[in-house]
Amino acid sequence: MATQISLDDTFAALADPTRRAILARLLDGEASVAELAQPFALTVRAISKHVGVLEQAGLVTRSRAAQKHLSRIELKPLRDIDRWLDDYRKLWEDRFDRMEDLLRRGADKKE
Amino acid sequence: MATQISLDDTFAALADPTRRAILARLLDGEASVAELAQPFALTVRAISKHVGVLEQAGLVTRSRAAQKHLSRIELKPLRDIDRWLDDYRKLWEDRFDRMEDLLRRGADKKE
DNA sequence: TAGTTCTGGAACTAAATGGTTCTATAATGT
DNA sequence: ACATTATAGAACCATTTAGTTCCAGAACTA
Repeated sequence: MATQISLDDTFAALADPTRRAILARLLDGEASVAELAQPFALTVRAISKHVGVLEQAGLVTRSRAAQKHLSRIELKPLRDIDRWLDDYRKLWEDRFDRMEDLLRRGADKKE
Repeated sequence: MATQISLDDTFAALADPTRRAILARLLDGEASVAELAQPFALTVRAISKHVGVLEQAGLVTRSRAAQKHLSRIELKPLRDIDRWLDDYRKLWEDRFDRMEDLLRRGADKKE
């Protein structure tokens, strides 16, 4: 029954670059907190808290295999955001907007 | 030149239900702060601040026509989120995941 | 049994957030 | 010139957030 996650929580969880990086890392498969912490200049505890936030937002589930609690990415909240975007997507899929998009892609090569 | 908006700011701006409601409202066209404030049990000033946050996140631009500063929705940051989702979308577009999706849609009739 | 590893709880801090009220300013209507 | 309307700035407050450090417990390893 998944306790119904709010868009509020999902968006808030994604508003942090560390958490987005963790999520990206989890695309490569499950990982322990220690493993997730490795690339960052942060305490393991800090990462543990970030994973906690992701878990609260339903973006991650954990299975404790021995003392290594493995984190796994969950897609449902992301699909919810995708669906939320639908109303706006309609607008930018207009022919007119598409031209603007092409122009901007050209101009935004940086980043 | 639009000062390059970060995903951080965009996600943070969208993490508030009031701000998402304002954005949805702006799908129907431009509006003044006073107009935007009307549906909410909040001070006009509070709404003004919310619009400020949306503006900072590049989701809204304003044109001051007389004393009515009209807010207008901007789609670019939303398209950026859409593109950010691409990596994850790949996963849930797998045949296997699609089955799970159908099951969940059935189970999530509530909300 | 004793030591090591992995993680979460508790307590703390600094900064950001969402809200308020009150005031100032700028443009419009009379 | 004066009152009205629409908005932003400033100051303030309570709550949340992201981080730290230190400690405790659970599970392997020897």
